[in-house]
Amino acid sequence: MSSEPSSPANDNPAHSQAVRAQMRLREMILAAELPAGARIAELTLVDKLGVSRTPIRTALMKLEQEGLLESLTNGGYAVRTFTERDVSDAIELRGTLEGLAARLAAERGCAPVLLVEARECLSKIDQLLATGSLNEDAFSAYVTHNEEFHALLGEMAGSDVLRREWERVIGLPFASPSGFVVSQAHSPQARDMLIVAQDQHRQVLQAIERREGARAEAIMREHSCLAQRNLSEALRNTDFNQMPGVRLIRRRG
Amino acid sequence: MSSEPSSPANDNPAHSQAVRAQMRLREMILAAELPAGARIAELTLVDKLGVSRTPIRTALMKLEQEGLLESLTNGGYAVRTFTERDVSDAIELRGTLEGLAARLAAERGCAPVLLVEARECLSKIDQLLATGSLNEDAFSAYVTHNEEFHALLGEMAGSDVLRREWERVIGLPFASPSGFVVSQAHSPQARDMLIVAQDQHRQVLQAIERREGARAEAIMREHSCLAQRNLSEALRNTDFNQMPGVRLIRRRG
DNA sequence: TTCAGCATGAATGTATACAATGCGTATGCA
DNA sequence: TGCATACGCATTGTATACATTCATGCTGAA
Repeated sequence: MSSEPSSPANDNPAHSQAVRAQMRLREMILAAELPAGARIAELTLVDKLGVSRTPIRTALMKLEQEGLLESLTNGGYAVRTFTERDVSDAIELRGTLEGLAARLAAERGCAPVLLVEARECLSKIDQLLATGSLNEDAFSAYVTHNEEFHALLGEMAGSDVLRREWERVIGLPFASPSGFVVSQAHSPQARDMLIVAQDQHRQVLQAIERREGARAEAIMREHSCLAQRNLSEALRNTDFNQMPGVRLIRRRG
Repeated sequence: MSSEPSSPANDNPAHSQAVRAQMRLREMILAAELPAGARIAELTLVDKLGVSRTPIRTALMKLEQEGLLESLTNGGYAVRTFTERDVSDAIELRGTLEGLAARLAAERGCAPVLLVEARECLSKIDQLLATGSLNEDAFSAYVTHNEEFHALLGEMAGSDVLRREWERVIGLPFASPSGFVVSQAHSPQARDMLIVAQDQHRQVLQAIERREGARAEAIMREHSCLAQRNLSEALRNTDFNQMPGVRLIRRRG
């Protein structure tokens, strides 16, 4: 949190070589430093990363599991590419899983402490939105709190199995709850969309408290449709390249 | 298919050492040969499997990804255990994903050839059920065709992202479409349950053809409730131990 | 000119030696 | 007797040498 460079803890000795290699590779992929679709040879990474093949192999396997790499039939990996439809499906999938989480939380009831935390989280977002226009820092804070709220939702269901899969799905950069929010940060309607999203946050929490499972589920599904709208907007935006990972999306037409 | 022992292609030279180790370990875990919750040391596996640590490490990582192992904080792995609730959640999750797949297939329309294949698959199941009582072979055939139908459903959605996650979820042995069917094979009501399941198969296919997305989704969700019933029945059954993997379920009371 | 076959290389798969870390135990001191 | 520290063992993390496989390109003959 103090003297770290832009990249988070890339050479933090607290992590193993394998983990550091994984983080550095992830960044290189998202920054299109490793071009989308290109085959990745282990030996070239030995030079680039300065570690031996063993931790690199570990990192490559983890990144395949994460979904950023695909394993080729005769060994080796390639940077995975996504169609616009793939991204849309991933968002739909996230919405479905979050809908399930919200419904389970409502049906089974969730720990009161989580509800308190969630309300506090939403209050912070309210404060950010109250200022009218949002600067860079405010948007960054919004993203943080937004992801925190979604994570709390995952905990409310109280299901490790569900949370595990949810975390896997949002591992894809554009499927994360705040995936396309940032790219829309400065458009005129940006704040209004956040207002709508925040209302959905409030309503899903209310539905969970009232044990209205079906309603909670429906809200989270609709909530993900906002991300769908942001997606199509972002892909048509000229400066969409700013977002990490968009280079992985094959655009046609 | 010819001279293989009971275990499928364990030492098939077509596979790499890592894959073979993964398959053998999976069997050992499901057979409770490696006790649930126990820590697994790499070196002990070197002796047991007769391969070096490298492919064993690969296999362990894959099995963690599969969900059969959990990684410990200070390195190493342990055989994962599941609560009854975990299993229930996994089934619920599968039902949700299959519901999503069915809805997408209905909304987007699916390739006619898949519908044909699905109908043929259901016809085969009909023939099996028509005989009245089912012997071992018939049950085995049922399981095969049942899984084939569910796999076709995944294809109908035409989403690689969705299929990928679905395959991951059914990787857990008890979350698979035929998870608890076998254990109920010889109970009096067994065939009746299969009749009900088959009717749901028919109806979801009809809903997809008619583009009735909401109905298709609802049917697949209800369909997974059959598995839920089989689960609670199986866990209370005396000979539940016959099923591979049930030893991983922590039972209380 | 074209096709077949072999050779050569580069890549991944495997084994193993070595490093480092963490835990348990035992011993010594208070 | 209790706690703390230090030592040793066990286990995982890393590096690297070797094996193997696949692809590419060349050469030869038809």
